[in-house]
Amino acid sequence: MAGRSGPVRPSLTREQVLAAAAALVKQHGPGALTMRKLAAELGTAVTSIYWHVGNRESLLEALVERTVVELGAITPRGRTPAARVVSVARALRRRLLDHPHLIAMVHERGLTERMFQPAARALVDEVHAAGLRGAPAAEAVRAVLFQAVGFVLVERNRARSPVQRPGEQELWDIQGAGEGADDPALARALARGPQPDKLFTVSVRALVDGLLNTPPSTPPKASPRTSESTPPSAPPSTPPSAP
Amino acid sequence: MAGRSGPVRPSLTREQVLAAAAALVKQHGPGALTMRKLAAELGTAVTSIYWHVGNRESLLEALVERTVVELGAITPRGRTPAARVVSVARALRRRLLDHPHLIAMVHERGLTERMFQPAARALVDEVHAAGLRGAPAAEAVRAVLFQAVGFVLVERNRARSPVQRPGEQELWDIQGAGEGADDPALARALARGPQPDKLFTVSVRALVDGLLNTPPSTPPKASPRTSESTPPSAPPSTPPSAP
DNA sequence: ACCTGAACACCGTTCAAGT
DNA sequence: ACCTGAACACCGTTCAAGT
Repeated sequence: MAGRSGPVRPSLTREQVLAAAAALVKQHGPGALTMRKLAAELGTAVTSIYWHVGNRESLLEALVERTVVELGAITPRGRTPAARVVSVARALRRRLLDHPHLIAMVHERGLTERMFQPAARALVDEVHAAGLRGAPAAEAVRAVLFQAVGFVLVERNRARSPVQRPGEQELWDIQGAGEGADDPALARALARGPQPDKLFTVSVRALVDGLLNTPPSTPPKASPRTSESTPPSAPPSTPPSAP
Repeated sequence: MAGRSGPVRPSLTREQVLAAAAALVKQHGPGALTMRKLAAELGTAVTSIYWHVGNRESLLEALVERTVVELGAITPRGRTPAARVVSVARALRRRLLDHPHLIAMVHERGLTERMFQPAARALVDEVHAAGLRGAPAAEAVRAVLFQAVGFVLVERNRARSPVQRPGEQELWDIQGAGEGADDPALARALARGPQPDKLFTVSVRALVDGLLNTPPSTPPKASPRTSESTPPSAPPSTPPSAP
């Protein structure tokens, strides 16, 4: 009936397979993606899927790759380089938290570095603006990346199993009764569990301060010059491209 | 022959099962631990194992718990509180790196917090010595813990897949050719890949400096009360036991 | 109290065969 | 070029039955 003059509907597309798989993963995590369920969902034989995507692992890889691309670039916000670095870290965290399964999948496949890319580009500019160059600059960039991604990994992990085993409560009560008993406010704060948003911001801020204020083994005073292009520790070669 | 007057050898012990399982995991990771292989290794029927340990998941849980306990306490080293905090972080990282599979297993089971415990206890003392109290102190402790564990997670992940997908090399070459082209040393450093040991130390040091020097939004001079036990940034309370 | 084999309900993947 | 069912080699787990 409906126009049979050509291969109008190729029946099953690689696109369709990816879409259906993405839906399954989004709902119940990658563990729930089984080739047989996927086939059922699509109304085809299991083996058809293999023709389109090779096998389960490359299917998952394709999904990860696609999602990573979707995350897109990161544009820093704020006035000082330090503030802008912090904003990049926070944006990165936001993106990762928005795709709860993605981070585990990327992690399991060793693609963490791949996911760094957009943020890394942004960070390079900022540490430059802060006056760092060369290897120390690279170190600062990586320190922030490791910090942000590592934090989210720990954070996500915590969220995954809300019931802590020995009961965080008790653990810190015991602690409170021991040598550190003179600081009940601390014991309470630890027992309450972390406030990830705040903790993240505080951590990154502290790290960035430490990194930018201390060009390894040189005086900490960053000079207040702040012409628009290259303020503090007077980088030698900030030449060409226009502001 | 050898004394048969009692249940000398109960044939199969929970201990034996755990030991054999631990061996399998140690060699090829938790993925390699299959109930059937384990049974073969032990020379028993698969179902006997179930009698002793319940099922695969609780078997793994027991393994994790046991290993976490083995890790033991952490004793800070160094003169200033900052240095001692850094030493705790480094000790924690060492332990985690020594049990490469453990960290993934703990992570997957949401027991990260559990693993924090020994290091956390040590850190509480140190931030106290640095003059922090209450909630900010708790925040500092957690910031360091998240930093250390997160770092190792990222680091381990990287080690697991030495071949990076888009080729870190190329990625940073392109970057080098773009806007950041004026800093070839940085491009080279990034393309070379991180030196985890150094990066970790630098990161933690920066974080700790940032945390201990800046009690969030209050004048940096700590020690309002602190009676005899806590002057600001001198290590005061090196407590009871011998020097 | 401890061990067993058989059986169930799942997997991912391959292959020869269809159109 | 695309789809198919049958089959293989694995899983974890349960159960009724042995001693």
